Amino acid sequence: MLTAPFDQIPQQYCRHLEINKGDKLFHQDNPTGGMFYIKSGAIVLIRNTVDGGLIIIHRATSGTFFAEASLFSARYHCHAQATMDTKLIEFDRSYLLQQFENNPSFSMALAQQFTRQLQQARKIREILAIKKASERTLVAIQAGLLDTNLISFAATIGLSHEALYRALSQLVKQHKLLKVARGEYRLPHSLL
Amino acid sequence: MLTAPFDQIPQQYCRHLEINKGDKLFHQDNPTGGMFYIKSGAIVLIRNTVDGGLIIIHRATSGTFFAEASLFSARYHCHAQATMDTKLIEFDRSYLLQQFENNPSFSMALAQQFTRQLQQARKIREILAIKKASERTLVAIQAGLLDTNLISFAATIGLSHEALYRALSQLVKQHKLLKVARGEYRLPHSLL
DNA sequence: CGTCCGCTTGACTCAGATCAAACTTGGTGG
DNA sequence: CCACCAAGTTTGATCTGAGTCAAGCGGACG
Repeated sequence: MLTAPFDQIPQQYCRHLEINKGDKLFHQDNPTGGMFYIKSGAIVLIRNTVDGGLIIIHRATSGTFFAEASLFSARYHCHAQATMDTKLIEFDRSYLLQQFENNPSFSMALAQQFTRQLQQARKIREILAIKKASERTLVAIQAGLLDTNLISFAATIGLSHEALYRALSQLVKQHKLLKVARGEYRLPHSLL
Repeated sequence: MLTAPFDQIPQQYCRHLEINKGDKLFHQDNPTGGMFYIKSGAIVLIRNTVDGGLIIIHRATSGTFFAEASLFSARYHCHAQATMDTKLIEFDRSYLLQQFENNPSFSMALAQQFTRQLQQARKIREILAIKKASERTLVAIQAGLLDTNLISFAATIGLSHEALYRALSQLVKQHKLLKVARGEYRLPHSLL
């Protein structure tokens, strides 16, 4: 559910969209449109790296905003792709900017969103600095980053998927992780 | 220089501080105070990692704000330490929150600061995902992250300092980087 | 003049990337 | 209902490159 004050935005400033798994929402260098809110599903923000690979710089999940940079900059600085069927709302940029003028609680709520995302980004930076694959994996899971398939989780935490699988089975062997099913893991209660 | 609208904050809501190189400004889990602006010098935000090391999660330089989370959360989530003699201004939290109510251009400017920092954090996440030390080093330099001694630069980009030195000399050998002096490097014009 | 800190290079080790291959599952279409 | 295919999962073997330990150098500063 959209929380206040975002739930009070008039319909004419919102576009409700549905996109399918694998669809791109926008590309790097596209002119920016509005800011997005995810009703259900998930969107990854991706950038091309110099070494020809792809890096997931953010995974926006149900109940969160993304593309906040579009408020202030003219072009997207990454690609956005749905990792599952996704329903979202696009809020008009000009309307949002106007809200900054007139609606203090709106500004504050949005600013708070931004600081939260900033903290999350720094948390991930901290995780990426952990050298040992199994430790990095465990901390990342504790941080709630594992909510998708293992391959993109591996990309999120900067490991090859093989290294991730090995890290996972090692953690299971050390009883630091529970294997629920094929490709599904969960933290034991002692580590929750 | 402080830019509008921050230069108009009344003196009674600002504390002017001077701290020396190596001094800590605050510690992780300390109750949060105000938000800081750096007049001159530099502050690194540091967290302890699970593997016993330290990671620099942000380097705030002259002309920027930091500790933005303190606006909305009760405790600092990292340490802040001066890497050189530093002059800063601490803005009263309650005053800033009050500005959100009354001063739209202030809210917007601050929100824009936040989105910029967010983009920078994601840029660094992208850099940390680069596997090859020399490539990571080059991209980090291009991103303007090298403005301090090499040891803390190494910590910033998640390399051991030895690996960084080797990466640097390799880049120099490939003419992708110029060695100006002992421990001082610069991009060639072709890569600026 | 000695000490400390940052810089630099060498040798060795090992963890994770890479390549390769098998297997499991779910879905699609004949 | 079965054959087939694609995507994800898993394990094995090899190799590369970054971490680590160690040692020497240079400059700054008291």
